[in-house]
Amino acid sequence: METLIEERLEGAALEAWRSYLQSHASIVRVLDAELVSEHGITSRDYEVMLYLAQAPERRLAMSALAERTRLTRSGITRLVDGLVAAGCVQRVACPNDARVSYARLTDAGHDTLRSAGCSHVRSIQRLFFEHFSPAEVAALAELLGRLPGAEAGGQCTVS
Amino acid sequence: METLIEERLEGAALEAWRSYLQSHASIVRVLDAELVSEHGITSRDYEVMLYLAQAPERRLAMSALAERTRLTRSGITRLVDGLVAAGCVQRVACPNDARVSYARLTDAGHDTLRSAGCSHVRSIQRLFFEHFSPAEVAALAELLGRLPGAEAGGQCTVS
DNA sequence: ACCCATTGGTTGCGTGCGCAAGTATCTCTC
DNA sequence: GAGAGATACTTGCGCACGCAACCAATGGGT
Repeated sequence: METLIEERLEGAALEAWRSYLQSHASIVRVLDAELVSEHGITSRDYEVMLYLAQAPERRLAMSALAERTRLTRSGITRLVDGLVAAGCVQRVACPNDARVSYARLTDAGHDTLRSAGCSHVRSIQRLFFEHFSPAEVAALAELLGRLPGAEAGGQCTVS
Repeated sequence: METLIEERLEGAALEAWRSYLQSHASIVRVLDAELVSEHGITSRDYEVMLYLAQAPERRLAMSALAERTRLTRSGITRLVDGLVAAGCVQRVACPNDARVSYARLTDAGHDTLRSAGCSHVRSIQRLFFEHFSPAEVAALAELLGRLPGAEAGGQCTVS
């Protein structure tokens, strides 16, 4: 034994990787707890509604949502089910292709998003951005942007 | 609507945050799939066994594991249950305090860890480190280390 | 016109894990 | 030395989500 495999990762590297994993777990847990207790939505719900709010006509196909959120198709099917039940989203059939169904943000959903967003953004500031200068944020954006899954567009292949 | 709340996050900031979230989701999913298919363990299993391997006498109290992994106590109880069933870990009572029970890495567990570690570390290199120079890794370690939950020790409590 | 490969979406099933409650043990105080 | 409260762990329950299987629609090739 002696040489445990992790020793191939030098000190700084291991620290970077560990901080990456652990900070993510901690921050996401706190954000989620806050959203749930204060607005009754999960951070996934919030994320989906935000993507919808930014999309043209406030609607996106299910697959497009899956790509952006990194959930599977079945995952967003059920997530959107919940948002529909809550009245935040409605499903709209696509006239050109009967296979696709859009999720469209309702006005009620948009209101929910705005009211939740205020405290949510403040929490993200407190948990994440507050620890960095503007220049450091820019550096982080550049570095993290190189990682797989972080491609700027997020949409891709809308064909 | 006009000013959607997210617009308070400037461009670079939003990019940093989005890349942080999305890269994590993508990388973890890939790592997990590889570990499961090639070695039959999850990345959580791996993480726990690694902490045990690095601990004195290859054992840690359940609570200590919970802190390091950012799982709840009930989470590691069941995770360790699985590792015990797989023969990778055994529970050891603490002689000084009958409340605590240690999880101790068995020789079999250590073997599993080593064989999985080889390909796992390579995957982490490929998915994470390969995208950065050594100096950039050091910078990342420093920046990410400031985030809540990333304290070197492993204990935190973001509350 | 038909077949077949591809794509979009939903459903069945299993699992991981958090929360809250329960149990056992320790420690402090009177 | 008898509670009262803290601490370590486990258990009951429920939900979120991935995987695989499935159906429906589309589109290209012959």
